[in-house]
Amino acid sequence: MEPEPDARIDHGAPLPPYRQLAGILLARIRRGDWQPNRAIPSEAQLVGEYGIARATVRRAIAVLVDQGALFVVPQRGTFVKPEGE
Amino acid sequence: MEPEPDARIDHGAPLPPYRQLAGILLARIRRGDWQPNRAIPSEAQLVGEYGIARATVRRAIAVLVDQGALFVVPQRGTFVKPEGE
DNA sequence: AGCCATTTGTTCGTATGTATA
DNA sequence: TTATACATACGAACAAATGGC
Repeated sequence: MEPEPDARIDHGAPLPPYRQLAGILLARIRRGDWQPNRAIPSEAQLVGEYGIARATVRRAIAVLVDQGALFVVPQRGTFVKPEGE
Repeated sequence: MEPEPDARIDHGAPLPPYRQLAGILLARIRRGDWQPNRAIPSEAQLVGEYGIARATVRRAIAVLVDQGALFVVPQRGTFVKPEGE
């Protein structure tokens, strides 16, 4: 069973939704919701959980990939990057 | 022999293709192109017949499953749901 | 048993158009 | 005008299960 989201996207907030989601996901990674080398929920699942568009989810993921927190394997999923790699 | 499609998808129409297809398929069901508990064409066949992407076909089917007009059996096919069930 | 074609399920990649702030 | 977001669509690849041979 996947842990439940602990925060929601606020479309009225100054921070755009994609940055909000990036922050939320990073917090969940650090909290250990998903272990290193394990997949986070699929883009479609995140769309459903946070009620935002897939393009927005992808953008948030791109931020975390840039930061080295996640890596994507095409047709497989998005995974938590092990530390120091 | 399968009945031939009677309508085509119009990508320029205001109604999106997946809704157009849902309407077309529903009309064909009601007309009796396929009997209750019988399979409609496979996703791949509908892709070929209507010239649209599989994801679009699946979305149209999802609409009709939601409406209770069809039911899906994984690895077997998509079937016309008998009335009053 | 093994092989193979069929079929639905899932996932990311990419593109377009529209709307809004 | 630009940035952001949403909706929709097509593409590609693979998984898993079924059924025939």
